[in-house]
Amino acid sequence: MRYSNFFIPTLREVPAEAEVISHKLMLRAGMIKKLASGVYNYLPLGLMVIRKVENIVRQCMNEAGAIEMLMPSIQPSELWKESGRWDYYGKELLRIRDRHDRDFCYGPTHEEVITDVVRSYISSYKNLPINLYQIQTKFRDEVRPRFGLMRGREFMMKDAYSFDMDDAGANISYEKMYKAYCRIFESCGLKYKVVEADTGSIGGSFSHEFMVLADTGEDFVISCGSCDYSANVEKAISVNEFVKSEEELKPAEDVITPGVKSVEDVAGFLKIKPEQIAKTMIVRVDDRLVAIMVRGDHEMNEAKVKNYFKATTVELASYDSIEEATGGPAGYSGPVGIKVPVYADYAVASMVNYCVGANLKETHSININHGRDFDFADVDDFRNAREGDTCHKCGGKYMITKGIEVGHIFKLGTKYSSSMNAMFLDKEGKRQPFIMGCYGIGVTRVAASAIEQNHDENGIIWPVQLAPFKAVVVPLAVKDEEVMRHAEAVYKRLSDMGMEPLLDDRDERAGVKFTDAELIGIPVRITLGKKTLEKGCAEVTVRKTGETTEVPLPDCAEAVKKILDSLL
RNA sequence: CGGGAUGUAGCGCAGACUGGUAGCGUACACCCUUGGGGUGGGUGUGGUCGCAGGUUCAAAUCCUGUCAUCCCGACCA
Repeated sequence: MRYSNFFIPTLREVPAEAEVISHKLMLRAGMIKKLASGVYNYLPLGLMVIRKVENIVRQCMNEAGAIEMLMPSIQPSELWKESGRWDYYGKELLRIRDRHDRDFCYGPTHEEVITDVVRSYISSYKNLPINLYQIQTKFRDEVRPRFGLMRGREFMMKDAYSFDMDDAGANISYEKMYKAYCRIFESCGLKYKVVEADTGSIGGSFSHEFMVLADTGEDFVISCGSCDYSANVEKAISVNEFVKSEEELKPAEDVITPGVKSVEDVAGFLKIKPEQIAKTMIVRVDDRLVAIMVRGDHEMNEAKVKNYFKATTVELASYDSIEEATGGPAGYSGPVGIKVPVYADYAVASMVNYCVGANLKETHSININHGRDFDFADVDDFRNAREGDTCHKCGGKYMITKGIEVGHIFKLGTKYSSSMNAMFLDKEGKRQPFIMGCYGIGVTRVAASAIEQNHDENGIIWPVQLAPFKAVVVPLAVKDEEVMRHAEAVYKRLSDMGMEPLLDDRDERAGVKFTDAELIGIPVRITLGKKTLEKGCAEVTVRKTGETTEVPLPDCAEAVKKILDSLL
């Protein structure tokens, strides 16, 4: 590709809208342009990178036996009503209406559609298993889109769906995808980690997330320093590692705490540690209220609460509900004398003489003890795991790192096949629902996360596998015929060798060309200037290291190839 | 949805408090200059000041409403 025939509108200044590095660099490198909040144009360079990701995904999926198809982005409401998600999915589902007043949505995911396809055509175990996938544009009306392609509303996703006749088969399908995903992220040249995940509202029995490790990640990954356990914060198991103190029980008393609500404030006001306070949160679990207690310095984990109660929704109660449950205002809730059952995290169960809200305005109670002042309905794991916690598998210590969720695989079971009556006949001639799995990869997010993981102050440093061009040929004097003749020759050789070169034939100063080449992140640069040409050489510069070597012209292409291979 | 902020040329910003009909940098076009890290100089093009009302002789500026965007939080297959 010749730069002068292409379209890479690089920006010298960063548009004010960008916050994270991948967003800034994608805008500056002329890869994307925002059209609306969370909705982007993919400019030529951006599209090239997305295609690279797509192709890697496609190849690995095909190798794993999945079959590509394409489903519509617009879906009729009927299917969603069948699965029950039309009411359940919420505002994230962008609903639209056609001229006949029929309800549709812009697909955020395609479980319903694929289930409809499969139930129409597959009615025998003889046609199973099958795994169908697509690479499609999705739309999720996120509450707060941000970070460019990292959390857009419209984005590209590869989604695959497997259908099996029994549980054992479904596990094999899942395993195949697990392995395919590992190959995909390795092939993209990314550092990633697989973690156990909560299945969330998509339902199902087990699930793994594929996280690209980067400091700007929005998700926290818990992993053990001693064994191979890793999980996201929602899922990571916190063991009961607390020993109850032998301390003598003191008489309870109330303390006036004017304007003091948060744990931090209470701790400061009473001159105690947050660990001596127990937070009491009133939570709405489906349509009833319960109280959940966690230690002052811990965080309640809603996913764990949800799973404990086998509930479909869990949310913090409204102020009205809190008053109803406790008789006191929000911010001063405590476990003593309230109308709802009290569930405690393990850590709370080991506490003695602790501080809680008194269910009275501006009042806390100290030296409270369960068993004497109130009773737990039950004790379990209700909090987020933290760095330094004991690993439930091996007794090692948890570490916490940040990651970007780029892939998620679920074993769905029969959630959709049952609700949508997708059945086949088994060997005995009995009707059975398909056992399903679903497997997603955020294609556009992979591109963004590659930048988060690979950049420096001058711009992007593409992993070779994702680079839109693998090498850029930079003649410094395009008006000099001699220089251009050599540049063209090198360009052609690289091109013939399949190295997807870019020829910067613009009549620009050296600085401009160098800056742009670095910004858009081409792995190798071949510079041709008069001085080095006199020696019959070109300069070959590695983007990642900045290392430059003079190479005789005839050896140029080989040298580039060697460097590219070494970067893989 | 709660809190905070911003909307002025493609991009980055000033002007607003104190009303008088819009400016700087960059980008873009042309001329000269320079030619291995965004060269220097000059001449230009480009703006319904987000939108709609209102106050006023006069509104980018004051008032009301509205829309959009961003940040923090809540939420999130």
